[in-house]
Amino acid sequence: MQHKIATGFSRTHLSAVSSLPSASSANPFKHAFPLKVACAHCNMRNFCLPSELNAEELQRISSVISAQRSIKRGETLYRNGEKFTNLYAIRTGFFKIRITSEDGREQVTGFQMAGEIIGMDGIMNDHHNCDAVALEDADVCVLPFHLVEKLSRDIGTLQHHVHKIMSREIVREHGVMLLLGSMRAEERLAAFLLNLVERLHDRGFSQSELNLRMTREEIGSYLGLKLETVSRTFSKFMEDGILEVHQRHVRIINADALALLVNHEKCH
Amino acid sequence: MQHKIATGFSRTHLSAVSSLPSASSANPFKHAFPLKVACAHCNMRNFCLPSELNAEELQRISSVISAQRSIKRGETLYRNGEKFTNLYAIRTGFFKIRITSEDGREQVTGFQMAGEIIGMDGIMNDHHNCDAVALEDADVCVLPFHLVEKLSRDIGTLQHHVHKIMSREIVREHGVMLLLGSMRAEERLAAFLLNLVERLHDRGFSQSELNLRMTREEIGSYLGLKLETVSRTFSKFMEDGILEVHQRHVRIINADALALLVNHEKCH
DNA sequence: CGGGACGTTGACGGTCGTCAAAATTAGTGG
DNA sequence: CCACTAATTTTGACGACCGTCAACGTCCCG
Repeated sequence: MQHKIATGFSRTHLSAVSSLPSASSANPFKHAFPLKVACAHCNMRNFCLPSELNAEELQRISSVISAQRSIKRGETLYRNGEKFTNLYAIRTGFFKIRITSEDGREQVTGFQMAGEIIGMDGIMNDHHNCDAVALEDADVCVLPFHLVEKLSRDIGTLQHHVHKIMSREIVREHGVMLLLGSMRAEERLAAFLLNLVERLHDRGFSQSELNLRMTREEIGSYLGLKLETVSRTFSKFMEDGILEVHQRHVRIINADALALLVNHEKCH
Repeated sequence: MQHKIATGFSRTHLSAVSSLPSASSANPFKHAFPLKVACAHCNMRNFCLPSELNAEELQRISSVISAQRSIKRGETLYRNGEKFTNLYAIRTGFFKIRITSEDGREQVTGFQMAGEIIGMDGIMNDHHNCDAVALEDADVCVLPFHLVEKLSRDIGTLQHHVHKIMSREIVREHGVMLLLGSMRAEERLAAFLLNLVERLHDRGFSQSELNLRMTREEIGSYLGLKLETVSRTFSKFMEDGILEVHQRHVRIINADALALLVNHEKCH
């Protein structure tokens, strides 16, 4: 069986998952709600929304989406300090989420892809606490949070789903803390690659091949390593026959070896 | 002005914040809801609940609390793998939250004190993903989550508050990731102490003095350091005249120096 | 008083950061 | 389409920071 390989281009990315018309093409709700897309026909529906919704509920949730927004590579969807009003559901594209401390330290806290919800950091104090930067051209659904809350009061399934999404983010970050707090460079990179390839696989991409959308420096920031260490670790994995790496294209030759690195207690 | 110093004992801890009757004493709802405490009279109310509630809403929220639970030092409130049904509001005491990977790696993801809500990790898949271990005898309010969700659908203020609490946890973890990913040992310990003392200060304790409730090893796990490094860094801070440390008692002599460590770019 | 948990300190080594240079690629404008 | 510059990546040499191992000291509690 042939899987598409995640490329750097959202169009290709989408087409690998589905052949449904894209957001900008024929849209029955276009006139009533400019730029909007019906959730019922969205190929990312199973990632953003619970499965137990009936048609009417789906329609009501659809009506919450105020607009779609396109973000070009390198641009930000939101920035630290900006007023928080919306969550965003990524339809296509790839983001890095980063925080910056007053002294200029920078930390990538996550890489988010299609089907994932971002912006929840802003709920706490009505202002965003981090930046969301597009690493490739992206489209997002804009979800005004007060409408999400309003509808959640009517639809229990949606309410619980919102809670689940936030809980999932908390648990994800626990995992990153484990990585940053207790793993060595090779283990971190292995965990990173396995996580990335798993999420891509969920979206119909290959389990063994991927195109990184971020630089070595961004990977390093996420993993608490310097870019040189990331590069060296990639080279080491090539020598060991675990990976084939050509720039940002990575092919996983020996997934078991990667998994062993992550799961096996340091040998001593 | 004299602040109490956070001790290792919950009773003292409480009494420093308020002289209201404790949970186990006179309680008007005792017969209808055994072990329950009226939120309206709880000294942690301003930490757990939004301020804009009227008396009736307070009463309804109070009725959600199914029980109080006491946890002895060293015991767990919940464990990885257990079915999730409740959130917990800490009334007194001090917890560490830790995750354990399959290979036995352990990571403390947070230290939580009175007024804070824990257990949100379990919402994601109806099972807890981490352990909550009491570092001193503790009392918690048990909040059945399905009731919290039910009441949230009626009381918008409560709904938003729940979202805020989860968002705050996400943002807190972002900060820990920054710490683990980009700070050196001295900076990590400085950030840890300042954070701890700030939260204690919010609860009426001293800004400059505290009793640690955790071992050097637990601090190290949280900060991504080995216990020897934590110990050495404490000693270094003493030599530098920044701290006075006697076992778990810490007095901050030079808070500015600590803040500089955290905020100032590595000198180069 | 004695045992165990916890904390401190020293010596040493490994992992990863730092600095530097070169190679490769991407982006831009002619 | 090519030339040129900027950005990214790779690789090496070196050193700092922190982990490891070990010994000793301290506190607590029965």
